Amino acid sequence: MPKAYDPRQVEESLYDWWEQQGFFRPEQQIASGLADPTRRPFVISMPPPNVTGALHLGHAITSSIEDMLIRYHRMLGDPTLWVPGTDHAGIATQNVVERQLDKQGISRHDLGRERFVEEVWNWKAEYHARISAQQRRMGISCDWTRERFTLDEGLSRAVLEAFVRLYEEGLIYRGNYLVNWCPRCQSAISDLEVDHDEETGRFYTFRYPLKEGGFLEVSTTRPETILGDTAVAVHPDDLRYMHVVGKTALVPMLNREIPVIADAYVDPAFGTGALKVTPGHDPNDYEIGKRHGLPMINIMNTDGTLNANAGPYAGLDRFVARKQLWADMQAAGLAVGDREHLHQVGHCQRCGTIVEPLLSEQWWVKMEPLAKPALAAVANGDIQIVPQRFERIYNHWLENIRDWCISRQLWWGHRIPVWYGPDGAAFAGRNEAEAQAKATAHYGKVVDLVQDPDVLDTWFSSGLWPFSTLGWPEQTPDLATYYPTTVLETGYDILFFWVARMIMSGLKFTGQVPFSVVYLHGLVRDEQGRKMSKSLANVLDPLDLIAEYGTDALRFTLLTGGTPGNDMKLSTTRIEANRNFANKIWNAARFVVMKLQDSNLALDWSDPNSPSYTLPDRAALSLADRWILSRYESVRREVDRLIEAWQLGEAGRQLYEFLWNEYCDWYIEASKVRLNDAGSAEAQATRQVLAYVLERSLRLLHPFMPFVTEAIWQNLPGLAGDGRSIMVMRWPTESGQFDATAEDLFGRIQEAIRNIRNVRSEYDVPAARRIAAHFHAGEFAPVVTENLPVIVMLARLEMTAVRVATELAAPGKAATLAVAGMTIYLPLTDLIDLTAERKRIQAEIDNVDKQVQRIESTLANEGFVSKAPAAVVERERTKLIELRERRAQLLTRMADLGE
RNA sequence: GGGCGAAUAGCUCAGUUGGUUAGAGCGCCUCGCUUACACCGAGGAGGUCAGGGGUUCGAGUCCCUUUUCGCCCA
Repeated sequence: MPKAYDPRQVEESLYDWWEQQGFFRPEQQIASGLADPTRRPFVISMPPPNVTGALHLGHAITSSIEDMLIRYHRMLGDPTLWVPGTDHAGIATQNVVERQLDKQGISRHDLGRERFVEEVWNWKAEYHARISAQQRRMGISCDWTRERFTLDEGLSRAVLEAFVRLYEEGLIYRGNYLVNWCPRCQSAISDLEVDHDEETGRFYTFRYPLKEGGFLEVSTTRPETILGDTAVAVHPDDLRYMHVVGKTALVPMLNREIPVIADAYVDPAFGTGALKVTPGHDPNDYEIGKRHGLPMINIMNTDGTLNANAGPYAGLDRFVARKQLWADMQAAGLAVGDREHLHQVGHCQRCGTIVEPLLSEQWWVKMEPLAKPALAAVANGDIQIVPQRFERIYNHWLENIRDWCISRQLWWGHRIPVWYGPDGAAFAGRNEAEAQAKATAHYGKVVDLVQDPDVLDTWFSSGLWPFSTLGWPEQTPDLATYYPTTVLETGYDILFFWVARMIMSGLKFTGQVPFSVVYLHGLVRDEQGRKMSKSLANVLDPLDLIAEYGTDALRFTLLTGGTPGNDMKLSTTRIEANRNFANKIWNAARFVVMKLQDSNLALDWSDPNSPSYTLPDRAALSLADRWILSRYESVRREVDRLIEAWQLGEAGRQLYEFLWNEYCDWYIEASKVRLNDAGSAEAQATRQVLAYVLERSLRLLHPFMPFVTEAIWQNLPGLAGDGRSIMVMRWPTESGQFDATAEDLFGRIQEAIRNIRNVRSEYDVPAARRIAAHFHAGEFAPVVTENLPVIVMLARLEMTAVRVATELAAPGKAATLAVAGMTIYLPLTDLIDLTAERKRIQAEIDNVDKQVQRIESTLANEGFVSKAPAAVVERERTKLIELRERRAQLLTRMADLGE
């Protein structure tokens, strides 16, 4: 094994090997005997990345968490399936390709629909290849043989089926309503695809002339929509305006007559208390318009320029028209003034263009009947959302859900499966023949049909993902075996877009919840907490980080760097620390492997697929052995508990601490003593423990750091070979090695060593100097004696100058330690200054006094003794006894030292 | 306007049934003999757990409230 772990040397070839071995496939897991086919499979549908571009850290965190869960369950012996795939991402992908063509001065209209779509397929091919290469570099163990794309034939069939079923049930309808229109994308978009950003705009106040004479002052942020006004509204109880209700106002510049109406929607306290009503270009006004039967005037073209309804302003862009109209109104004396104003402005999520509310004929899904069962599924526990607080957000959205506009005026996507007859009647079908049959039945003869030119919202197809990827609507064996899936893991930002819709469509089309757990992770932000974005140029490419630190370091950082549902600021120092961790384990393993050479460890083959090292008889174990075995078992239990409780990061952190601070810093160091005599039984027992704990810990760590654990495992004598891999070894179970006494006693040894080191440092004892020590060890004398070689080595003592006894006379000039239930004297005669030593001990006494007082008052508290759990009270009592003992020892020493 | 989250060491963050003297990484200071590792080891400094109030024998943790920041929904 090389001296430093170099991820670049091992990662890619290990991945290729895993994939070739078929470890990612449930069939192979069952065939090899790892998975039990009678157990319920563990299944994740991977959130399909958009084929718009390269993957970012959001995908990396998704990969890390899901692969961790998948590897864990695979080792548990569940048949484990992770279905990968990509999303055609309609509007987003069409946009990037359009932008690319733009650079060459080509518009999609130059190419025509067919050739443009061909271009997008080329783009898809290129980026799909790039994306799956990136995912492979992340080490993800998904079943690539089951990979899907939302525009695949099978998935397209699912889309047709879903559409036609909803249509036939009357849950899909067509209608001319106000939609969010993106003038740049030239398409309708759903409510969710509009980002509302706070912006500083202007608040314009002007005079609305009344036909009967006089005027009303009205304010607006969008003067150009005046041209589409069909009423002026005031609050019915507003005394200021009661007299004008029912009168007629004249639209500025157009002189169109509109009524002054009363509607309770108007907030009398806002602006002038009078509201211009533009039902064709504002959602709230639209509602008012419906209530009052107002005409709805559309003043805009689909590209954001004004149309003939805008009279003299026809042809102007909406923002140019705004300026022009306002200037004209100023000239006409109608403008009162304008001021700065902070307000929310809707932007297209994909291109940032300001969205225009526009009347348009679109296809819609009636959501309420779908939302009800989705709410129930979470309420009754069929689906668990982690972290739970997102349940409220989910509920709130579904309880207030609005119909979903699903048609998009794009070319890239699933064509809407609706054909129109000569009179515009619509016929939905799974194919043209089916629609034709319906049309023929309807008209009583064969007629020419024209298919709707639009495509479906990309989320319509991804909403079917958990079952469409498994073959639905066909009743395939995969669907029968692996559906419903187990966990849906994704970022909380697509809870509505995707998760809620999958739940609704899963329940609707399969009658089952599509997954039983929703695990939501937070967003990865840059070091300043900003969202990563191309325009800020703060995007970190996972591949760059992997090249620099290795995949495991990145994965471990993403897994342990935060908590579920909370955003994470990614810092490279943290990745670096985790790279160091990988190197640390590598070197620990290197040490163990070196010590294992020629030692021929026995293996336990009781599970023929999962060999493991055996332990020596209990009697052959040293205290340090029993301690590390017990610590291992404690951590193993804790890791299990934490993973089951979805505290994946905490589980990883526990393993980090255990391996570095306990296994490396204490156990390996202590083991060196017993390894000295390589041929001894002690050395052999130590090697067994070293190997046992290392190998089991690697298994626990494997889901978090798959590469380094595998790279090490392949170097461990006796285990690898015959195509065995740590990733298909059994997850460790109860070892029976928990030993509270060993933890307590070795803890005392550690405390003694730490305190001696501390005194050495305080007295500036050169590191090279070995010192004398007298252990007045009381009941612990046998333990100290037994472990003296370890103490001598780790505290750098001079063996011939060490004395251990139940009782010992105190040396005259010595530093004194009352720790771990004993008194330790360090006779540093040349270095000790008695005044300083007295001061040191006094400080110690003060410290102990403080604690004694605290515990005494706690125990004197009647409430504590009667109400606190017995174990807690007992612990405090024990602690008090030890502290009092320490105090007595220190006081005796003070008396000895005089003054 | 409604809701949610965050606020803990200089920085980035853990701390999940309330129970030791609140932890880690990085940074900082001192030292570094050696049987894996300088991507290292040993020792150390550094915190009024945002402020206030409450519940409790006991609060970083539960409740109320205020402030600041961020997000979602309208």
